[in-house]
Amino acid sequence: MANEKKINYVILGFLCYEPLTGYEIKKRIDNSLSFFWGGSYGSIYPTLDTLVSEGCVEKEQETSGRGKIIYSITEKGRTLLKEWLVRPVEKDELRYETLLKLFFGSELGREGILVHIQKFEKKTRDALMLLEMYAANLESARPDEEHQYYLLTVRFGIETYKAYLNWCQQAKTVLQQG
Amino acid sequence: MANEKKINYVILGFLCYEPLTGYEIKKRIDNSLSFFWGGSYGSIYPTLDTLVSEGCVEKEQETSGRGKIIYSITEKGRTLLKEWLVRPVEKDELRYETLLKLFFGSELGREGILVHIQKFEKKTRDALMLLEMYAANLESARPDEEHQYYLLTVRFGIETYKAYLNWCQQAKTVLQQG
DNA sequence: GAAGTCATGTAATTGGTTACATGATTGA
DNA sequence: TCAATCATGTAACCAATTACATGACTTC
Repeated sequence: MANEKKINYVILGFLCYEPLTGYEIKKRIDNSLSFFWGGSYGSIYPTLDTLVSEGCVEKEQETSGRGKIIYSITEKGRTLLKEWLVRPVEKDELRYETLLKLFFGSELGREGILVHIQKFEKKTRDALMLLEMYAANLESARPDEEHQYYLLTVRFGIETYKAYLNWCQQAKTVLQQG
Repeated sequence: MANEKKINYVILGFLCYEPLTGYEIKKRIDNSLSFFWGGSYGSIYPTLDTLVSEGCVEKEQETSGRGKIIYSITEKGRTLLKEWLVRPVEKDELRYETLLKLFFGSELGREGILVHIQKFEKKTRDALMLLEMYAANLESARPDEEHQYYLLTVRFGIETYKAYLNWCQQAKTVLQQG
């Protein structure tokens, strides 16, 4: 109960803005949620089926072209989403293998740990650059409500990644001076 | 393959320092890893069995008292741990439901989002205070290698949580001024 | 003697990924 | 024509949690 599946709400959330295919939903997730949430076809398509059977989503197949299946949200779906949105957050979870390896660092030694930190630093730097691009784009676009919330999540990522980089510097100094 | 189970290594990691019971391993996880890793009895006990049958860990039952089962690491176990430690990190993952709700904030509205942010802020502040206590303790203790790595993970948490709090301020300002 | 912690475990469930299979459309 | 992308799905697998069951020891 405490760990209700969330992919439902991700789907409903995106369908709130516009009708989409399963494929497009996956892209939306990858593009705008990926640094704090995920979702695979193996969870998206079956969930779309369930949502249809529950009357939260409607499907319509294009007669022309590729015959894409386009899903749109119903009133019931919208209500379900809102009910979830007002409920308190159940879990915010960080699972960093880098930290796990670092924690047991005395078994690996300085050199090895430094390698992990350098990779982490690079990964973070790349991710930060991407988010900064997103932020710039969102800021230059005409500000509407949707974008405002999107931008806030992006800023969260930016602040967090900057803190990571800052920490990387500290950690490298500590490890190098012994 | 990409997603090998990690609880093995968590257990081996703690057993590297000293022999422990399953119950104690759980406590170690809760006390020192909880902000970036988890583990339940339902995964610890069965994994201990497998590790024993693979010869990575040895069990010994106390004859006196409660008859606790004390596990200790073998050479094979130590080797396995080291092999994992040198391998590159596979996944660092952040899953923040708070950000998910925020992202779909236009469906909930400012007020509701502010509630989530305030709760997030409080939770973060509490966690930060705890980590700062840990850091103070670790710093005042005689510095050895193990503690150095432990301290680095704690500092990571501290930097990160400070960034979160900083972001909370920004976000509240943005939302309140409209 | 009651509450709390120490201590070990199992069964059921589950949310989710990975890998595979298939094929249409588009653009170089 | 060939590669890339668009597009939909399924089957197998899996790590892990939750909830439950049991009972001994300690401390007030």
